[in-house]
Amino acid sequence: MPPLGYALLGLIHQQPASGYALRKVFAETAMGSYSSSPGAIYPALQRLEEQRLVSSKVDRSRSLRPKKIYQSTAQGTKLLRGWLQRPITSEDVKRRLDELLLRFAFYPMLESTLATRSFLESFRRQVEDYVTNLENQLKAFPPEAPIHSRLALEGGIEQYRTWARWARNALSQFEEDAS
Amino acid sequence: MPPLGYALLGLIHQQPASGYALRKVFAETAMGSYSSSPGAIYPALQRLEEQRLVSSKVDRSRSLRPKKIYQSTAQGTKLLRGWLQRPITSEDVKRRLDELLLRFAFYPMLESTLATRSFLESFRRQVEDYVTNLENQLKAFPPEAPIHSRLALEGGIEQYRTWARWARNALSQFEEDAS
DNA sequence: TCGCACATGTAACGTGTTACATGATTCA
DNA sequence: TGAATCATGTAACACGTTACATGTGCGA
Repeated sequence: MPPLGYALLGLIHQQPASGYALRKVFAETAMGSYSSSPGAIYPALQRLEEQRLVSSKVDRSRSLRPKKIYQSTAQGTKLLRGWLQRPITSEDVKRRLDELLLRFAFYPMLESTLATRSFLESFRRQVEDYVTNLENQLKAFPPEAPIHSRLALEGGIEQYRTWARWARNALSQFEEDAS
Repeated sequence: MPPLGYALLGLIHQQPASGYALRKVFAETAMGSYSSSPGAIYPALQRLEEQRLVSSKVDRSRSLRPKKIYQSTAQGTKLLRGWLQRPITSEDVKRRLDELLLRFAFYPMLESTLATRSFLESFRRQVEDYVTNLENQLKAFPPEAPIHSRLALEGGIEQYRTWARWARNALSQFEEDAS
């Protein structure tokens, strides 16, 4: 399943919705890293339905303009849970950070503070490892290298440091108040 | 041209290289957001060559193991320059930040501090606008919304703030020492 | 009645992914 | 001699992009 599939599945699980409503979410909110084009959304929804991960019913309550409302099935919910709890790999951190954040945003459905904490701890560890990796690359930079590449790399490092900080802060909000 | 094409073109312009060498760059450095798989690289290089953006010659210096070395053509260089100087759109900032940083890393070929400064100023402005946009989304969050979504959004905002800070800092390094 | 927002779709196309395939060179 | 690295490619497949297509409902 491509990321868009999970994004749709997650949103539909939160609340049944039409293709048009889902398009608006991608077009108007911070979830804009996923495509809102009809050529992406409608075929993706059809695939989800073929795989029985969602079901649809046509709504004609408002006049005869048909509107297909999707809701997630037991199978879809199960798949979503599995996706949320996948181990976080270094590849995820390197190339799919946005997908990790999408996963995190859907974590409430697991209703488990423990699961959230595991995610954030693993995320923080992987991000910190990658920061170390990038710092070594920076050290290995020849002094005559163009300053632009160096700056770009430094910017990347700052981003990951910011994510690590974010994870530590988020973690503190899910800490058990163990006395 | 897809981003991978520009990434290859930019690297080849910096220094003639073989497909294998380019794959290693993507596999081993912070440019890892681009695919290093042979099924992506080799067809992409063939396309660049068909379009006369690069030329290749076979190197047999080390034994008879053939090695195709690519170098950029005048046409390729021209296309690259055009790409580097494209106006930065809000869509770039929203969905293609990594491509913007790739562009910045190739800016030395323009040999113009002015061009670098324009890029960074435009970048900073667009990023700051987007931060404002995201902050408004955060304000519009209903209080009963799950804390996870809120945290994910806050993390995104922090990222963009970090980029704005980065741009301001980078800019200071390219400031004219006007007296 | 004009245009905009609502609402869903299809078709052609290009590209990345995954898996497969081949062979030379170097070093233990 | 066997494994790892160097080195280049192809084929099937799935997916997103872009452009096109169609029609309703509502407010100015």
